[in-house]
Amino acid sequence: MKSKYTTIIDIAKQLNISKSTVSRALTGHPNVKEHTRKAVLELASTMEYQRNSLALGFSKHTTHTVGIMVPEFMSTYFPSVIVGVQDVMQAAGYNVVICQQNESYETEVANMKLLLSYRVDGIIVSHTKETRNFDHFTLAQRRGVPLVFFNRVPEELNVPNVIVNDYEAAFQAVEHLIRIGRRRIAHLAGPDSLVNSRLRRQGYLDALKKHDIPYNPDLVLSYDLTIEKVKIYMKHFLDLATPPDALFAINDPTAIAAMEVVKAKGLRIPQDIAIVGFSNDLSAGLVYPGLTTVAQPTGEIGRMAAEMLLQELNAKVKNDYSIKKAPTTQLPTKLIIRESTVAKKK
Amino acid sequence: MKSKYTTIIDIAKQLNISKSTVSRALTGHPNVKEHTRKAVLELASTMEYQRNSLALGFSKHTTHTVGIMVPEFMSTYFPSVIVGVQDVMQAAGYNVVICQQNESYETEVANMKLLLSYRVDGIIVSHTKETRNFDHFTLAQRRGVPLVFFNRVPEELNVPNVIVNDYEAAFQAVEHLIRIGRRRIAHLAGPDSLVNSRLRRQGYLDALKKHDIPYNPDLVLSYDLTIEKVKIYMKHFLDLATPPDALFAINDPTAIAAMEVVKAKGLRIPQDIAIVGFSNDLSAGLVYPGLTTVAQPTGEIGRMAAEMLLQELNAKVKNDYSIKKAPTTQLPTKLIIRESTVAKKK
DNA sequence: CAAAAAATTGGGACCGTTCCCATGAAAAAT
DNA sequence: ATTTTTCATGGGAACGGTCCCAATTTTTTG
Repeated sequence: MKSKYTTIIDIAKQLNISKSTVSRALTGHPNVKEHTRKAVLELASTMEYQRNSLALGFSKHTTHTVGIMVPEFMSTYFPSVIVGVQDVMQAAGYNVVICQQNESYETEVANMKLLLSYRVDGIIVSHTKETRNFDHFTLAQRRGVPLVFFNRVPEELNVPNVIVNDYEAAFQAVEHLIRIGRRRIAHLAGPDSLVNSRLRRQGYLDALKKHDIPYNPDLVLSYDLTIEKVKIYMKHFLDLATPPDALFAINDPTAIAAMEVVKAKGLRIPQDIAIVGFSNDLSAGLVYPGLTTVAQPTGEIGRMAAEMLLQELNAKVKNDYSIKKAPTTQLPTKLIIRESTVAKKK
Repeated sequence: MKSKYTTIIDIAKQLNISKSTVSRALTGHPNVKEHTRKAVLELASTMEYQRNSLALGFSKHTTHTVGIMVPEFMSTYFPSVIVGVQDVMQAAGYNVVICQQNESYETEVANMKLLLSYRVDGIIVSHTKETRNFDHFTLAQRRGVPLVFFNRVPEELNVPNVIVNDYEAAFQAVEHLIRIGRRRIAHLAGPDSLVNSRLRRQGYLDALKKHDIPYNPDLVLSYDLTIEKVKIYMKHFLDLATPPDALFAINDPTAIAAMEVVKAKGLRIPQDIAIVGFSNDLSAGLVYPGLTTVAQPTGEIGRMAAEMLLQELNAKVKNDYSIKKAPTTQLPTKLIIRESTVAKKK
């Protein structure tokens, strides 16, 4: 089957010169007569020549394309990280291909194979909540494809990554709840498979300890981030003999779903129960009452991850993280206080 | 530079057979001895063979990959369409590459060239609000790459598309406002470059006409969808000598931004001003008061667009839309009534 | 003006895969 | 046993670009 695309050979034939010369003219090689170059560029334009990146990447073993894999994109967190990545990567002359896992481990493996089969030069990753096996990541590394992780970084792997101080941020969030007088603070935690979920829980525990509040296991539940379940867990909390007077939720969608349950039960936020989320999703500022949450610099996370990937790509000598420690960038968070923890003064 | 990837030639050498046989074994060609096939598959697995899609697509002129181009993805509309597209496409054995334009025409053109240079088999598109020139789309068609549009469909092009009845949906939304007794209904419209924006405005106008409400030009403003501007326009509406008692906004982010302005001014929703949005963004149900809005079947839109693209890809004879009418699929909308138009009964 | 240097161009290998065609081997039919 | 058919394999072209090397032309230099 003959392709409808114009090739450099078509151009060469028309101008009665060799394809080598056409290639040189198009790529800006210095050794081409100005007159020849002009003729080539003109014809290429009228014939709507469109370089074949497949042929190019195939022959050069480099595609100037990077992938970004995110577990989901229904909250604003990952989309805005992606925008940051695109900013930096496009400025550096790279294309960015986005893959979305729907929180499925199988899709993650499939997407990784897809990106590798298209020979991307590097990949930025945040893994799914299901991911417990990391072979697909080490495979990429063995292939010489650098990875940079963000947000969800596997402890098992020594890889460059961009994170926030989840422990500290959680600690401060819970301390804020304690400062406004809450003592029975519940925590809807994420699955233990996620490092940041474990860190946030630890921050919660240590904040309690610092303020001499005994840890009450009844008030901590880990769940799998499928939002529908929040209803069950939240009802359970509210039906306790002495229900909590505050909730620290693993993320904003969880916090918002919890708010719905609280409001449906006729309780007041924050008077009866104060609520804190995590990540400052766009909707956190829109719900009623406004949700107190830990803001993450999402755009900056994306830009930093991209910068780190560029560093890997431009390294004259490939960094070998089996022998040296991989770099980490930690970015600051900020507690955004809204009405879900502090009643508005009228 | 030698690549780190295993090739079929490596496998062939190891097994002392020809690369043709290896290829046949890997692709499942019938004419391979069971014993040989087993040996090849085993070695391929231990050597972590990863087919080179670049070489394949390059040589076969088909990549089994489709692109999807969306103008932005900070609202939940486009992400959930994308999920629908991925569902269908992955089931059909296609890969999906996502491009995001940030509402920039230049990025759109660049992304189109990127997808074409990677020789995707087809593209699903919703264009940016800036797009007024459609050459990059006709270029794809000339190259034999089928396009399917959704949501934002250029009138100038005869292309397969998936839409909702924007006119009718807007008509019903405005009629709903009239039914609850509103007469001074303002409309924050989108830019005229978008067909659906024009259709929604027409629906607004015709609903007024049907109910003998004279059209008041002071109450209609077109804007460019940069959310910060809503503040200006909304203030303008509220400062009119006789301010509107209802607002029909082009989309949910606009409506929600408008609600902020109304609330900041101390007015009550819906008592002083009722508000309706469009698309049923996730946040529409979260804001206070809940936003009445027109729900679109986003997942289904994505799935239908994918189905239509598959139809194009599988057509034995390529459809030539310069001579015949392109198919349209119209999906139903549903007006979701929340507290922003009807006060909750206590 | 001849020789050397520089600029421009052409030729062809290479990248990894598929697929067509030819060849050889085994199985089936006479 | 010989011919025919089927099955299994190998060889090599093709895809579109880049790049190295050689050949040719132009320019510079002594």
